[in-house]
Amino acid sequence: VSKPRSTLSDIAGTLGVSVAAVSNALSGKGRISDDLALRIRAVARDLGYVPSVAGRALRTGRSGVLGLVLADLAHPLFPQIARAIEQAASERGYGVLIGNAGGDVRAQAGAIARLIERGADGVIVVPMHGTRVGRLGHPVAVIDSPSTPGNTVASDHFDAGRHIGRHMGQLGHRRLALIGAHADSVVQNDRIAGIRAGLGAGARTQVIWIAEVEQGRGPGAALGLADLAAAGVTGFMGLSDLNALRALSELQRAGLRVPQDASVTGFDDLLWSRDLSPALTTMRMDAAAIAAIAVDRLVQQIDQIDQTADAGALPPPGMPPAMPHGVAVPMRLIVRHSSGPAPDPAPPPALRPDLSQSDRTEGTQIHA
Amino acid sequence: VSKPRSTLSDIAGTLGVSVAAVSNALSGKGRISDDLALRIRAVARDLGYVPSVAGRALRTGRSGVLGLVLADLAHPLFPQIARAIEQAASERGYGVLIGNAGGDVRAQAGAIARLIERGADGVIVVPMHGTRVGRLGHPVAVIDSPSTPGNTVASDHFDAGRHIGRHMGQLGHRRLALIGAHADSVVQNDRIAGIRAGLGAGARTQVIWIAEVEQGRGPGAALGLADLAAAGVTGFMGLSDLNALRALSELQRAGLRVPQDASVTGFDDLLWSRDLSPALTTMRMDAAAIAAIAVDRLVQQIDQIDQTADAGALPPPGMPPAMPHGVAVPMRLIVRHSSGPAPDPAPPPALRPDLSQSDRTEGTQIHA
DNA sequence: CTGAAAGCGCTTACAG
DNA sequence: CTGAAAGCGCTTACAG
Repeated sequence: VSKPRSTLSDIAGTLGVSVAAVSNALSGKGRISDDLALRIRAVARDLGYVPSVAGRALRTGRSGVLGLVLADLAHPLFPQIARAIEQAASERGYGVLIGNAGGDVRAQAGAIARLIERGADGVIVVPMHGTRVGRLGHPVAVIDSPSTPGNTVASDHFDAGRHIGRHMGQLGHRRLALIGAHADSVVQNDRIAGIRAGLGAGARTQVIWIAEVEQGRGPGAALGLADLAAAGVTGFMGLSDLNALRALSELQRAGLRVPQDASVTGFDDLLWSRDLSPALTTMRMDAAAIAAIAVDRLVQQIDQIDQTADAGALPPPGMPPAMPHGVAVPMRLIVRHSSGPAPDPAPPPALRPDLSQSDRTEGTQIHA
Repeated sequence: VSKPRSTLSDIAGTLGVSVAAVSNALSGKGRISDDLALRIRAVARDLGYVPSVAGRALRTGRSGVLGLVLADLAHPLFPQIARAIEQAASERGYGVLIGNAGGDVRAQAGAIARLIERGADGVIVVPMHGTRVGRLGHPVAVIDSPSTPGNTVASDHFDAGRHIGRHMGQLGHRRLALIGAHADSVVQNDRIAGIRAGLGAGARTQVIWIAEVEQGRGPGAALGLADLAAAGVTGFMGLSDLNALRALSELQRAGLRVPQDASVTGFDDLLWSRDLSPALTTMRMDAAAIAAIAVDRLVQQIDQIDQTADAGALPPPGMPPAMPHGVAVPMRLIVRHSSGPAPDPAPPPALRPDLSQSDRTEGTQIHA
């Protein structure tokens, strides 16, 4: 059985002071003598005082809770993202309420609305497949979708592609297959463009979309990777670890040795990537940085609402309205055993363009 | 910019009635004429009225929010569980606040306490490795841990082991390796016992704990499965899909064909299990049933608190206190291509005990 | 520097 | 059947 929580007036009562004094002492806002503040805080500690979120929320109009909406809770990156968001939010004093759009793009708006109705001060959305998140009249931050102009945070997928592409190029691979899920994935197409830039001019790539193969030959159909290997392809680059897993599995099943006969790489560093044999070379997102940026922007929007409300809904004169732009956060290359030298390394081309400087950077670059 | 939400007194004002009448009409609790109730509800709809959770929470002492604490948000089953919990909770009018213990067993209690302080009416805990969740003085439900006597819901891991063991036995496997993570995992040991029961008397099994192999030979060390296959083992049963993936990968890397040379099975039906080549035979948890039971029990406890509070903290005379016992929910066998007939099927033993009736059932059995 | 008071939106006895 | 009132715990002008 739980003992009832103590309140401000409990503290005020034991000290014979007003609740206003207690509130001020605990929040450090109103003017109060150091002596009294100290005594109040001591009593609060003794009584195990915990502020009532309900009372505070009713009075301030803010719940101290952020919503987290995912198009599908079964998304493989969800654990990484949820953990980072929870961490970033709790560091800023916010709780995280989860919502699920059940994989349905149309249900996404409903999920956001439900969280707002539940009292969330703002919502972080991780949409799938570049769904747009329209203006909602509420603070929103979007993760990993380049579709919304403002308040978007994403991994820099082009840059990530370039890094792992360069890695494969340096290992000597000149003929490569890029294996992705859907041709309409913005993320995967960004990665493809980056990979090609990283490989440089001497390499030939071809793209295999699993959805298209399966549409023709049924779910679980072979992607024909062994044939490609026989025809001289030495690098198999999954556009996510899921796709890399499928490639690795199919190649090994066909009797090819990885990395001696062919190299395999992925993206995202999913939980099991290191458990594969050989362990998978991949790119890891900086979930902590992305979450911190998303939460900061959300909190900033929330605080701004209060200010504009105070200022009579008018923006300060002469000051342009906050127009945040998208942020791209670099991913990190994780080299593991699945990528080795190319079986038949071709000589490096005489002239290789230096791509170490960014040649396609939209928005701010964050460097770890 | 968001327009301010309408309140009960807005509705009362437009109709010229009292807020009490509006509250009663909307909740359907107090006596009110059908005519007035209808008019009130119509106005509420027109004004887009959404009750204020803060106001309600402050008045009732209940937030309408449940906490979900996971020992580690990176747990591979987290997506399945979180989705099911969110679904079950929202069907019952509750939101879900997430907490993370960061993989630290000691941080678990802290995470629970933080959610309670944030106002959660109760907490669902998914502990790792059979952590105990002590009495907290707050409603708690525990998922997938048999350690707490009451309010525990888990998959029936023994029963699940028996099912997949029987499957392998029927395919003709007589020598099998069971591959697990840690020797101290209650879940995995339950599965082992079930597998042995399902295989019957004619089979020989040996257990390989990955943690022990790696302690001796370093992380990512080979488990020596190819040697076992050469020595006559035909069935490789991972005690989770993660372990099965490792086994499959190692066997294929060594040149064995699955399922022609050896069969591989797992547990948990993780997201990518069907993407393996061959797709993985495994057992799937009934996350929806488990979540529904856990949430129902939690809500029951929450409601009980209110009742005992009303009744002066005394249990109704003559009625024993609610003493719930653990519930075991069956898992479902998913047969995919990775399990085939044994390479050299031994003749079935003359006498095989019928295990179709449960011989080890603690707690209630739920049948789908 | 400190106190008394109002009010956020709701629900629930209590009168009429 | 309906209304007036109290109060959940908090913060914030406003007086003193």
